[in-house]
Amino acid sequence: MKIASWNVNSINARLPRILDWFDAAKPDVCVLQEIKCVDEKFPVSDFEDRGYNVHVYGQKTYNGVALLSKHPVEDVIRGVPGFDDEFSRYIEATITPDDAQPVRVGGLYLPNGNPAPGPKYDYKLAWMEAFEAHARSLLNTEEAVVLTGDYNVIPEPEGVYDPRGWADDALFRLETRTAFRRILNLGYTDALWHTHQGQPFYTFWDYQAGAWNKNNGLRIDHFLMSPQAFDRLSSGGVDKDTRDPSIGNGDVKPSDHVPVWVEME
DNA sequence: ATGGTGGAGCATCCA
Repeated sequence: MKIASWNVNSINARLPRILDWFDAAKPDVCVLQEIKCVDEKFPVSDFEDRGYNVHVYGQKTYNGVALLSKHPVEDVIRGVPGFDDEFSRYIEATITPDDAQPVRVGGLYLPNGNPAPGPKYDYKLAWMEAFEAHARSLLNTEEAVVLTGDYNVIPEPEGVYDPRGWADDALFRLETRTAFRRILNLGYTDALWHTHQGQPFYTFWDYQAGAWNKNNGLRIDHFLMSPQAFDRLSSGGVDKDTRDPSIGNGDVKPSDHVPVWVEME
C-alpha cells in the first residue's frame, strides 16, 4: 500500500499537474495540504473518476486539507482533537485495504509560525503541543499510525541549505526542533530520514531568488510512523521532478513542495 | 537593506 502527502499550494491552480502525478504515481492513499478552497470548490469528480474516496476539510483562500483513498475510509475526523483551531489544518481517518491491515492516517498542515517570536509563532507552538497530545493518544491504541504532511519543521541542519542563515526562522529555531523531537520521542520514526539512511534531501524549494536552480531547499514534509506502522515499511521516496518547471505541463506552474510517499506491507 | 515569486481575489495577506 502506497501512502503519499503533497502540499499542492492550491488544488485548482495546480490541477493538471496534480492529476498527471496521480496517474503516474498511483498512490493508494494521499493527503493534500494548502488546497486553498472551500469543500464545494474541490474537484471531487476528477479523483472519484480515478477510483478515490474523497474527504475534504476546506477553507476559503488559505490552508485546507484533503484525504483521498482507493480503499474504504472510516472514522474521519477534522481538526486536532481538543484544539480549537480557526483554520483547516488536519484530517485523519482509518484506511482498511482488502489485502492489508488497517492504518490510521493523519494528514497535517502545521502552521508556518513566522515571524518568530510573535503571536503566529505562539500559535505554531500551541498547535504542536496539541498535536503531541493527540499523537500520544494514538500510540496508546497500539494500531498502525502514519502522521504525514507539511510539518513546517526542519528537523536537523542537513534539512536546510543554509543552517546558520535559518537559525532564527520559525521552521528551524531550537524551540521548534525541540517540539518536533518531543513528538518523535513519544515513539514515532521519521520514516523518510530512515529510508534515506541519513543522506540529506529536500521536499520544498521557495519560488523566490532562484531557489530551485540553486538547490536551496528545505526538508519539511515528513512521515512519522508508529512502531506498528514502521514494522510494515518497505520503501519511501520523494518525487523531486514535480518541482521542475521544465518537466510536465508547461501551462501550469509547479507547487513549491514535492510529493512524498511510503510503501507499506 | 530590499526584493525577489506565486495564489487568492481585489487590497492585501500568507507563504
